[in-house]
Amino acid sequence: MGELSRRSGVPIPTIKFYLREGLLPPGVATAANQADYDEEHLRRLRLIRALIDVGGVTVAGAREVVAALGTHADDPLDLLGAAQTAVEPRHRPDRDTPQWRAARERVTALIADRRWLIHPDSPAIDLVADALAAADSLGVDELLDKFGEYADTADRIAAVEVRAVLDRPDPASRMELVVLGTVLGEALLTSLRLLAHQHESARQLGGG
Amino acid sequence: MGELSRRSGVPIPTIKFYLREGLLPPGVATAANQADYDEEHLRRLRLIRALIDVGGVTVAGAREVVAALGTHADDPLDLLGAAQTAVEPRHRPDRDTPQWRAARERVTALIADRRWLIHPDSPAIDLVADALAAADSLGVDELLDKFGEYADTADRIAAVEVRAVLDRPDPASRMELVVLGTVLGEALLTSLRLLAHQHESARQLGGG
DNA sequence: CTGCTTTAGATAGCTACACTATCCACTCGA
DNA sequence: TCGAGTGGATAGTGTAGCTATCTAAAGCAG
Repeated sequence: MGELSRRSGVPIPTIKFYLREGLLPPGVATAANQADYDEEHLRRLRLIRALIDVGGVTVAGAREVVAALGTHADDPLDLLGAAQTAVEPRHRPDRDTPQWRAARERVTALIADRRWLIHPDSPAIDLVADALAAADSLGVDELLDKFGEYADTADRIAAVEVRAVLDRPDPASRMELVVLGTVLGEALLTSLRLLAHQHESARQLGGG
Repeated sequence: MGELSRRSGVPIPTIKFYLREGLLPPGVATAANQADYDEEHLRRLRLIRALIDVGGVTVAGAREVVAALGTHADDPLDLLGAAQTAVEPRHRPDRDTPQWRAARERVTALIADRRWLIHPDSPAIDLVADALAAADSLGVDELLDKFGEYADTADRIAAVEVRAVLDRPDPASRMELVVLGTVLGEALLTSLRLLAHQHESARQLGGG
């Protein structure tokens, strides 16, 4: 365990915590107080830290993701659902208002317009509605006006990402890319968007 | 205060909490235990809830944003910095490793390649490095391979967003759009990306 | 004027989350 | 043989974001 801690940078008490929580499978016991951890444990531990630290996933969410990685060994869409559930935000607005329901209606209509193939119960629809409802309550018309631009942009990067997943030959590693693509891809895209805001502000203002 | 609570959907104890924390300016006192709250208070309260609930911003981050909205009444780039700081994730990985510093070097090189005008101390650079370092530690080469696609995508939507801000005639409302665009735009883009993953999975797999 | 409700302001408490610390009985390794 | 390390169990910590309670003072219907 000491080696696992040193190679991963994760403190021993935290590793014990992850073992207790069922995020990390136990090592192979060689004695009452001795166990072996292999490269798979190291990799799993790094995956957990990537999900939690970079992706902002909760411990409970990470547990579900690794559980899904183990069970849905061949169904990419189920795993995608698990990964998407895991990246959902912790705080959510009040959805029990007429305004929110109206926003959700608009989202489903806009999706239908674009002929996107989406499961009607997908939680991601609610997340879009959250953003539009908030924009609406503050009179920010731009988000709705530019909905098409946002959707085109999202579709563009999603197409690249799905293609990358399908290009992976090995099924097990393909499953892992579904998860990591969802989580790390989001982190990369949002942080690059912040940089692009700086660049575009400077460019469009014609300054330095 | 009762009316403010009813119209915003925020419980009275929470409003009191926001007042204590300095997120919401106090009402105009009409007596020792009486104060008036106007439409501006309602709007501010909705802004706070949008930041916290939809954008996942912390209470401390929201306080800084509203403070910046008050003080930098004319400098969009300062305000952009405040908004970007506010949307940063709460948990961050260990950045004190050679691997992370190498990832950060790669990010600055890639930015230079693209001739993006970025302040070299921008915290967003570190966020990109976080994602690339995590991808690297797990052997996910795709994120680095597709870096250009991510950057193009981010630039594309950022250009639209900056344009929308500059199109706003009134300076005060333009400042507000900087904040709301940063926060709500991120929520909209990431949730649409999740939907697009579903759509593209179905489309590229040729299924329903 | 009476009595019920509401209010501002202050203080204290709560729940969830993600660890972190301590203890114990081992056991490995020099 | 002995000190550092281990696995397992139990308990404690710190932060964040509220939530509850109390007090004195209005407000408002009858």
